[in-house]
Amino acid sequence: MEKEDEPKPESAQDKERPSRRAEILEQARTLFLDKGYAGTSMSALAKACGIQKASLYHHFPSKEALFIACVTEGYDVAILALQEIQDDRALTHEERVRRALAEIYRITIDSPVGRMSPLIAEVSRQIPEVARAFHDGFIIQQHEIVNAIIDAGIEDGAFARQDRLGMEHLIFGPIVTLSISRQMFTGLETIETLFPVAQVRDSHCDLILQLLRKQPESDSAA
Amino acid sequence: MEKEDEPKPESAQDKERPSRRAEILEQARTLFLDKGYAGTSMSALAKACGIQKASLYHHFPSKEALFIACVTEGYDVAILALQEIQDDRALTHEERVRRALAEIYRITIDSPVGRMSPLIAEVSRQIPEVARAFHDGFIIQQHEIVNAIIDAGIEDGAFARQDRLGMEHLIFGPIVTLSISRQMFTGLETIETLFPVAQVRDSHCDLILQLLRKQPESDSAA
DNA sequence: ATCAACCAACCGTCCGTTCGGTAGGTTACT
DNA sequence: AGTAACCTACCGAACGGACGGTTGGTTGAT
Repeated sequence: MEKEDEPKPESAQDKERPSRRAEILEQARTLFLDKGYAGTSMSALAKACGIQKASLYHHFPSKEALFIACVTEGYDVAILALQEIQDDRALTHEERVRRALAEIYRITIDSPVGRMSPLIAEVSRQIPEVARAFHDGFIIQQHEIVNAIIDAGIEDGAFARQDRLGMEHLIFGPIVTLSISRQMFTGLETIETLFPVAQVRDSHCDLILQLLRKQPESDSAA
Repeated sequence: MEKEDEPKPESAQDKERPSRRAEILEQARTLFLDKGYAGTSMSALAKACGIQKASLYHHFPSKEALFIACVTEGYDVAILALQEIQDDRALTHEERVRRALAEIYRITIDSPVGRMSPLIAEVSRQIPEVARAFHDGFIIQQHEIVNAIIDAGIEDGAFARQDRLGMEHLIFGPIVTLSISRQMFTGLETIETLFPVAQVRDSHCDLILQLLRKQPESDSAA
């Protein structure tokens, strides 16, 4: 069903080969996200790739190594769009916050990388390095960009200063939870009314901006 | 279907017993939360209980049934304390919100029930009924109580009206995400500085109350 | 005598992994 | 040009062990 848009596989065969290893990683990501680590067998992965199980061990020394490759690659591409929003000088501070939030919603809910939290939680005790890689390569990258965006607004006098830790959790918490909820309740037919992405995102954004906007000299002075 | 297949109303002696069945459920909850569903074997569970594997099948017909019992029991006790806070007429609206938030933090982070989200996400495709039970018995129970507490404040003129969907996610999102993050990053030695419960909780509470408080006639006049 | 509770042993299946081998292309030395 | 060696990519078959689940039998309190 997944068809590479390459009509001729032998065009410059040694330069651009998307084949096998990348294909294995892609299929593995799908399966791991769907069934979990222990629930995904090498046999099922081999079948999904259309090759023999033993062939997997030509590309990866073990199931654990394959999994680590799965969850430690691809973070940077998810971060790039966020950085572009951060660096876009044409935006107002409020608009930059809105764009950044929308991008984080997109990353967390639509991309495999964002949906990995339950998976990493599952294996974090067995393979602690994946938690470290996920945290350093993905979590703090996002947090730093959001903090920088807010700090720039504060320095320009557009935003009020709020507690940083609380704001981080107020921004990322609802997004992560919405993503996980949508995975938990995929079976429920009412999922789109219970957990509608666009509606939650817009409302979330409005409330965050309420907190960031400077209140018109109400009680800030003692 | 399994139900009361006990023709004798003899319920006098099974009131207070250490009850293997309860012990099995407790051990199973610990193992499932730690290793996931597929990662927990009936052998390992039997060993944790100090009994033979076959004995498990005396109490539960299958691994799946045992798991369902694990994740569909015990919600009500977690809800009770919340209801008491809701019904406590001696509290101010703000204080009631603070108490309720603190209780949700406690439930979600300290009790097994609250930490089940990744586990249920793992099996939601295989066993959809656990997702339904978790949602109906736990999620919406909490949401309804919180909404009722806020609505009471609005009716009394103590709180401003905010978008309900957004406020729900703003309240529960950070708590669920904090709980999952603390599970993901248990291995990291910096977890208490990265994800400190009390500090996040207090800051979260302050920000929520900022949104709920009526602003002093700034632009609320419609 | 009954019967819930428990146990030892086992079943067939699937697990992750390994081994030996095949096909085809590239290189290296005559 | 011939050919032997080597390399990557893959496959068929099998390994030992662990899996979920079953059986038949043994307790021990009632």
